[in-house]
Amino acid sequence: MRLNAEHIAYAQDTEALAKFAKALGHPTRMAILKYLKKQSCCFTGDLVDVFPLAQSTVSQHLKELKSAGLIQGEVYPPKIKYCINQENWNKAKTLLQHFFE
Amino acid sequence: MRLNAEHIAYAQDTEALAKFAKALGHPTRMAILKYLKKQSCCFTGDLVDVFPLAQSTVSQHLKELKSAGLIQGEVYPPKIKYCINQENWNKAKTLLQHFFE
DNA sequence: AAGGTCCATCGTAATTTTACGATAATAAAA
DNA sequence: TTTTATTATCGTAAAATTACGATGGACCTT
Repeated sequence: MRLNAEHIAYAQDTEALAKFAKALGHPTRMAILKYLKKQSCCFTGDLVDVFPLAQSTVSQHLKELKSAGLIQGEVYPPKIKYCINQENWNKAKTLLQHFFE
Repeated sequence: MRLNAEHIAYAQDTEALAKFAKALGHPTRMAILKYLKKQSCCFTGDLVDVFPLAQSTVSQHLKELKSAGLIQGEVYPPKIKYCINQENWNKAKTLLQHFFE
């Protein structure tokens, strides 16, 4: 990127929406979230069993979902329980609803 | 990518949702769509005037939105009028609604 | 204290994305 | 026919993403 447009400042909602959408924009992450909707919570290892991906890859996707705010992790040593972050989930839902009318 | 997981076959809806979300997952594309919602339609040049980006960059974003099915172009030489593709827009809306409950 | 389990993080490679300027294409206008 | 206006596409570079295996850290269990 040879960006003259260093970084464009978009409206806050625009940025927020794009960030959520970006996190949703990979089939594995979408599938993880669908899984979490059913199970409500799960451990990293559960997902590693479900998806034909390396443990580190799954962990990386979880990290991105977390940094987008869509999930949260809770330590149950030596495991980590991931759940949907309901607050941000609702925020994303509302933003998208408004976006689509 | 050193993919052992050559390409995972996810559920059709999962793939479709991820594809829509990916297109929405960049602030410029999100802003273009917001603009299109207000104006209903516009020419490429209108967007080039609005965004501090090179014409080729805007064109590239439009291409991605188009290939995701969210917009469509109609030729009014030498201009091209872009509008939201209502059918796929509704499809994305419905898929996302169901996804978020 | 030593070993085991689970998971994050590091290092790295391939690929994709994002951005630019330059060029090509198209069709109206001069 | 040549020029002009508008936009797509090409070539390219920088950065981000996606994937892997290997390593390390935290915390039980032995």
